[in-house]
Amino acid sequence: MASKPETPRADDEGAFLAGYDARAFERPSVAVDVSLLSVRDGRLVTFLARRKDHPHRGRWALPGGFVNVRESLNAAASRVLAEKTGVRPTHVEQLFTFGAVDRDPRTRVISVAYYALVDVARLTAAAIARADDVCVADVVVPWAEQTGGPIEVERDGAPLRLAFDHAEQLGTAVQRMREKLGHAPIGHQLLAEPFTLRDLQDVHEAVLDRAVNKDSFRRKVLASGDLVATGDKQNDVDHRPAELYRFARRSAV
Amino acid sequence: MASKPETPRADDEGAFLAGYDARAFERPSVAVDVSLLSVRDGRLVTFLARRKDHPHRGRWALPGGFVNVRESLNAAASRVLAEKTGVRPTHVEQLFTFGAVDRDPRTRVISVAYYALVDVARLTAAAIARADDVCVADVVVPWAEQTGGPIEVERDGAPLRLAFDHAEQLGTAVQRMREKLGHAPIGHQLLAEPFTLRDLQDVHEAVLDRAVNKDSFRRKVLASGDLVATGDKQNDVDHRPAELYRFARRSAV
DNA sequence: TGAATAGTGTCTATAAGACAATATCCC
DNA sequence: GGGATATTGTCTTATAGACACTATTCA
Repeated sequence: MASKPETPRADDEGAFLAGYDARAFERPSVAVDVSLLSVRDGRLVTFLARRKDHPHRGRWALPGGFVNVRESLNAAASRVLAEKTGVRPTHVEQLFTFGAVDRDPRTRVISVAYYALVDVARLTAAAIARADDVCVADVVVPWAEQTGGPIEVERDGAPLRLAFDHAEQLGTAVQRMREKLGHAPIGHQLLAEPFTLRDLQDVHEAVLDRAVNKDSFRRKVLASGDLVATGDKQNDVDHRPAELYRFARRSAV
Repeated sequence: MASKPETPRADDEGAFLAGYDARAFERPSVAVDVSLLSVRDGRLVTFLARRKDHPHRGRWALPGGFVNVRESLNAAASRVLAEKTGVRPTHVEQLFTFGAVDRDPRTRVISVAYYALVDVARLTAAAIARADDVCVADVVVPWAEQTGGPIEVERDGAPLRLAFDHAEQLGTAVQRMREKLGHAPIGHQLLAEPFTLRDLQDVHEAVLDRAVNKDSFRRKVLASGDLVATGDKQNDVDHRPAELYRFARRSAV
């Protein structure tokens, strides 16, 4: 029990809490890091910022920051994302907590990894609005299906060095996305509405990094009830225009 | 590309780290809590200890403890489990991190939830060896399939009050187990070897809380290659004895 | 009209579930 | 032999994939 605080005894809980010394023990810092992902031109992309400070100065990092003592983890993730990217995605989800002792050379930092999904127009707009050493990098997944492991990032075909364990964090995010797409065939928040079934299929193929059967995909996604047809069709295409869809706002059943 | 320093900073990373003050910010405590689960008489069970100290004195809690600054999260989970239960399961896996601001009335405590699976003989032996206010409680899941949410625990049919957010943590553990069993039809470490296909099916039904198709289950599990027949058969049963199996030790491919 | 992609109908292969028939133990 | 459960084989049904065919737009 090396690290367990020795608790003062008191007869009732109120007195106990009044006498509790929250500063008695050395404790780690807790941070959140967010993998903000989208799909651009059939490829997964993510938002990165170049580090201006030590440690890992000059490397590329996920949007991240320390958790305030009076703020929940989810709130910290949303705050950090808003501060560093200006984007407020509808879906921000906790992934995994990285706690290797030496993952940050400054001091012990435990990082709660999150991922967030956004359509590519909002992602690129966010990056353009902050020209200051941020980029939307291509995600290169060096493993198939659900294997897992660190991923790599590139800009214009040139590899970028990631800071800390952010390659592992992005790998976990991609793995989670693939799991989710396998279960529920929906391109969670990666598409701007309205979209065609082909757009949705392209997103799935980009995330899964493999071809999906068109007929089966259409059947599944239409049968799922997750999409509603708008009645409108594409225009400005030089072929038969496709039906446009939106995600169904499902009432809480 | 090089950014302009806005504040004085050391030129090299070594000097920066030497001057870093790890105590500059108020920070949360970090704990691990482990849902140690097994199956007894067709029902999920978990190991609980009655709290002797405030807060939540008298309520039942998962084995848990604070993370040492020089120990990884996984190491903390294994250590806590060994200290509080004496059990060293082969599979201990991180689940989710609970970070509500008020989840612990003492101070801000962020808890990294783990789950561990063990066969019921080892679990009950561990509980008997520590008669001191520990128990193996029945897990009652008030939701179906993958719905999720807090679960309840009972001893001899009487409900037990859980401390902190441990009902939610156990709920997350059950949800994860159901996901895993759906993918890979294997009773991860919940059975002592050797076992029959019926034993394995009973474990699945206990975890999933629904009947599974016997024929289909046999086909899937035998085709998976995860089991090897021992060549032995049950004895001491008053019917045709079943083949005994072990889990295949798969070579790392 | 032709190029291109959207959308439909149907066949086949595979997996899951139902169920009957047989096997093997203890009593 | 009778009771009980294991194990095997076959049939039916649901689903995914393959593929041919029709539809609709613009150039």
